[in-house]
Amino acid sequence: MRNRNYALADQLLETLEEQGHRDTEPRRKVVAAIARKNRHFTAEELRGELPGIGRATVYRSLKLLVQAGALCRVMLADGALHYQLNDSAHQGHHHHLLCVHCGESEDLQGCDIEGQLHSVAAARQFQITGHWLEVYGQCYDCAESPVVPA
Amino acid sequence: MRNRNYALADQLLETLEEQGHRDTEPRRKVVAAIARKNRHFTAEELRGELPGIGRATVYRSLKLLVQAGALCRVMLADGALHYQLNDSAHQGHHHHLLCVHCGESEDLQGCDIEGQLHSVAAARQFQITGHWLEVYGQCYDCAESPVVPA
DNA sequence: CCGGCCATTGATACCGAGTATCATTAACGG
DNA sequence: CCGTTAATGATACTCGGTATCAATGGCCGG
Repeated sequence: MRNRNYALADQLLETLEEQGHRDTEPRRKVVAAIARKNRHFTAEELRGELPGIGRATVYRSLKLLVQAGALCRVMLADGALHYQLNDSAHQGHHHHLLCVHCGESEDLQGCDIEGQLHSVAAARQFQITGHWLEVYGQCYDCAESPVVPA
Repeated sequence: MRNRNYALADQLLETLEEQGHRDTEPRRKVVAAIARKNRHFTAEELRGELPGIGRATVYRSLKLLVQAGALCRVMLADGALHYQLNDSAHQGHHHHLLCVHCGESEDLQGCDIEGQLHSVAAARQFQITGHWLEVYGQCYDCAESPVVPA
C-alpha cells in the first residue's frame, strides 16, 4: 500500500515532468498527499494536510494535474467541487456514480451519451462539442444497510 | 412585453406566496428584475441592477425561487454558475444546450438519459436518484456565421 | 383598526475556492 | 558552477454565497 502510494506519487510527478514542469520539493509533497487519498477531496482539505506549503502552490499543483488528466473534478450533489484521482484505466472522458450516502464514487465508462444527445441536438441544428454529467444515487452497500443515524 | 414582464413577476411572487413566503417590497423588486431578464444571469449581475437592495436579500430570493422550481441553475462551460428562468413549459427536470459562443441556452426535454443510465447502473447495483447534465456546443446561428473576432 | 408576532431585511463579517502580484528561491541545462 | 527561468509563498484580492443579529414591517387575530 505504502509502495503503491509511492509508485503513484512518482507516476504523477513524472506526468508533470513530461509536460515540462520541474521536480520540486513542494510539488513532491502535494503529489504524495494526493497519492495517499483513496477518495475525492477538496482543495482546502488537501491544503490542511500540507502545512508549510503555500496555498497558491497547492492550487497550482491541482490545476496542473487536472490539465494533465491525472485528476478530475467531481461535482457533488450539494454543489461542492471535489478532486479525484483518475486511475490509469479511466484517464479519458468518463462520468461518476456518486453515492449521496457514503460519498463513494464509481467511474462510469461504457455510456454513450453523446450518441444519444447528438440525435436530439441534430434536430435543432445544435453542434455538440462536450458535456458534463454527474449521476447521484445510492451504492450497493448503502442501499443494503439500513439508515445510519448520525 | 412590459405586460408580459409584469405578469411574469406577479406569477413568481405568487409562487413564493404559495410556499408561505411574504410579499415584501424588496422581494417585489428582485422578482421584477428577474422577470426582465431574457437570458441566464449571475447573482452578482442581478445584484448590480438592484442598488439599495441588500446582498443577502438578493441571494435569499434566488434560493427561494430555485427551490420553488421557477429558476434553475446553469453551469457554463467555464464553470460559472448562472441562473435562468424556467418558462412554465419546462418547470420539471430538463437540461440545457449551451452555446459556448454566444452563450444562448436552449432547453432539452425529450432526452431519456435516466433510462440509459439505469441499465448501466443496474449492473453495479447502483440506484440512481438524480443527475446533473449540461451540454455544450454551438447553436445554429453561431455555427453558420463565421468567427467573430473580438 | 390596532397590536403583536415573527418573517424579512440589510449591514457586516465571514467562508471557500480560487487568482494576481511580486520579491525570493531553487531546478536544471550548459 | 553559474545564469536563466520556473516555481514558491506571502499577501491581497475576487467572486459567490452564508451566518449573525438588531431593526423593520407584513399580516393575522382580536
